[in-house]
Amino acid sequence: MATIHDVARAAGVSIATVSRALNGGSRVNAETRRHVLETAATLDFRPNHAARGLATGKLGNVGVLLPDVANPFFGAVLAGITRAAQERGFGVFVADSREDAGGEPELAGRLSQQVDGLVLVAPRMPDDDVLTYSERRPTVLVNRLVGGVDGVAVDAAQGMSDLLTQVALLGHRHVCYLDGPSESRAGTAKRAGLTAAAERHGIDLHVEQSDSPTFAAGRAAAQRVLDSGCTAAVCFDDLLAWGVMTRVRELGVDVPGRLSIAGFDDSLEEGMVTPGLTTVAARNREMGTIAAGMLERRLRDASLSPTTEVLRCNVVVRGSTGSAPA
Amino acid sequence: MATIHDVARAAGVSIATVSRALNGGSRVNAETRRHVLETAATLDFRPNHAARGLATGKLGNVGVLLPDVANPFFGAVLAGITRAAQERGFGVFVADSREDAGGEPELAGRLSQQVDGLVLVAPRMPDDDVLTYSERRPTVLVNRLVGGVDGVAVDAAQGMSDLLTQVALLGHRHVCYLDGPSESRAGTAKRAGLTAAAERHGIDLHVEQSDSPTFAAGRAAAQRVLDSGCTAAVCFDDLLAWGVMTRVRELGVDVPGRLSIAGFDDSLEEGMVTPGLTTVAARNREMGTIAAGMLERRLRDASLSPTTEVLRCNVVVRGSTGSAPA
DNA sequence: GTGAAAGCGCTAACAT
DNA sequence: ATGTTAGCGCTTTCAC
Repeated sequence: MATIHDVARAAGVSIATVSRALNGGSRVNAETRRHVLETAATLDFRPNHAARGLATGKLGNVGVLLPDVANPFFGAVLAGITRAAQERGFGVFVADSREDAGGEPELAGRLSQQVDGLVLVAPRMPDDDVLTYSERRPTVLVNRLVGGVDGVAVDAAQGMSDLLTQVALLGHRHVCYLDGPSESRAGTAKRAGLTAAAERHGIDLHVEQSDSPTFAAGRAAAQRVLDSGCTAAVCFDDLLAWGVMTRVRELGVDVPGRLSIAGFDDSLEEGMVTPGLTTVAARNREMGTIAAGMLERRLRDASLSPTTEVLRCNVVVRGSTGSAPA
Repeated sequence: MATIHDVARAAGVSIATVSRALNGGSRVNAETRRHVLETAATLDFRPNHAARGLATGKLGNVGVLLPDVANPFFGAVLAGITRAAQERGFGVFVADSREDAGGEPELAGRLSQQVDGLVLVAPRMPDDDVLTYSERRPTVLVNRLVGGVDGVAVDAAQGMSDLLTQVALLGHRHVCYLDGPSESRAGTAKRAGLTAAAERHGIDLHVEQSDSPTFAAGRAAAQRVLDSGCTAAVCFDDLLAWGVMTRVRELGVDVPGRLSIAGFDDSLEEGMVTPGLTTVAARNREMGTIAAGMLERRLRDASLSPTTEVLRCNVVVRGSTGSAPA
């Protein structure tokens, strides 16, 4: 692979001139510059990123730490980050903690060696660790907020609150909330939003726990939801709701006639399930895009005061919710 | 951030000794080494990856180029790669081409600056380009094979062939194949397997095109599938099959009574759709894992002759296929 | 077994 | 406008 020296020799100039021509182009004769660029092109020269990083202290890369790339939720966030970063000329490093918060410190440490900044999508990481990393490198948090650190999150409390308001308007008085993993920060916000709204509307909110936010877990919890005697079930996420809905219908329960069901995320396309699932649109990809933008701003100006963005999320009403049975 | 110099000073040795202690540990007094390691730990020293890369010519990173991180299919592949690479101590660089083959050269070029090897998940990239990149950097291909380049792929032809055999055993004589995007290499293999099996079993195979492998496209194509007069429909992937199934059932068509439907990938969990979708299990994550392993082997020994691995895939029979109507 | 010193490819003063 | 040179943090001969 050609180096800057090869180009310099071939073009008959010094490496400094090559460097200038390649970069801004300031303080170089236009003609010289043209010539250098041309030579570089014919030699198929590509600046060595590592070397440039060493010299400038800027790697031109951002790192993303997340629990599971294969999970569509995180996949969408990653897509948002990656595309936005690429457009701004940044490379993207990804580390997958396999949903194991214990491995995160190690991964984050290795990541930070190669990047200028970090995007943390780590719902289960302790706040202290978040602070530690954010001191080492410019950091932005996704779907969670910690004081003093840049972050973007969906307002899950507001989303759930609005959702429950909808449900209340339909006349439901006994609502079951099927929660996700208890350590998740998102779960806390969702519960808070629901509790507040339940109080406001005089709703009796019954909480059931599920160990993981999956379709299978939803199926498994369906009977418990029915047994609660509630007329509506709100679930931690769409997969869980999907599972509940599938199972209760198998049991001959009319949805929404006898049980209304709602989820969170809006990850199911129109028509994928019948009736369509009422849910809250979570804007994952957008969070990724915004996070990348925030990180870039911070990298350009470290003195910025911490920014935080909370995205409103909208309730999407479909056929799985209806009036409470008389 | 502590550098090797800081550690050397703190430990009272030279940077050379620190370097030796940190790496193999050969030619260092055991006691000295212990001491150095300890000081390094207390200083929270992390070797600068870029600097090490410059000095050794090895970056310790692999690059992954794929069309869309948010697509569950590629997400699974990426998860496989990432986890395997991480375990081997490699960092993972990802580039997302947004399903735009035109942008791939640029991305691949930038990628290759920072990585020791490349994993290409690029179904639409021309063979010539694949060869170009593979000459620049050790490369392994996922879900596609090009002569002389390492690669791992699912035997889509075999999978589809087995699937069609199943369908033939159920008595179907007129089968419609709903294809995916025409440029996809995977599509070619699938078609080949189907055509061969159709001939073997004396089946009349009718091909319909769909522009994208999505749920919505499946719905849109449903009417055409019905109009073909076939008693069974095999689809390019599960999403497409799901779309077709949903739509035809809305139209009052009995599945599998009047129309049997099958997909490819096995991306839907048991119970997610009713009836369960007959499909072919595609082993995406496994491809990723294998790809990472191949790449590491190649990086260790460039003289290896090109390796290729083709994974058999199994038909998963569920309720969406049944005997042909009399 | 350990240290001194020469780079790896590049940028950024500083000269000219 | 261009060339010279000193590093960036690390590995790796080569002496000692």
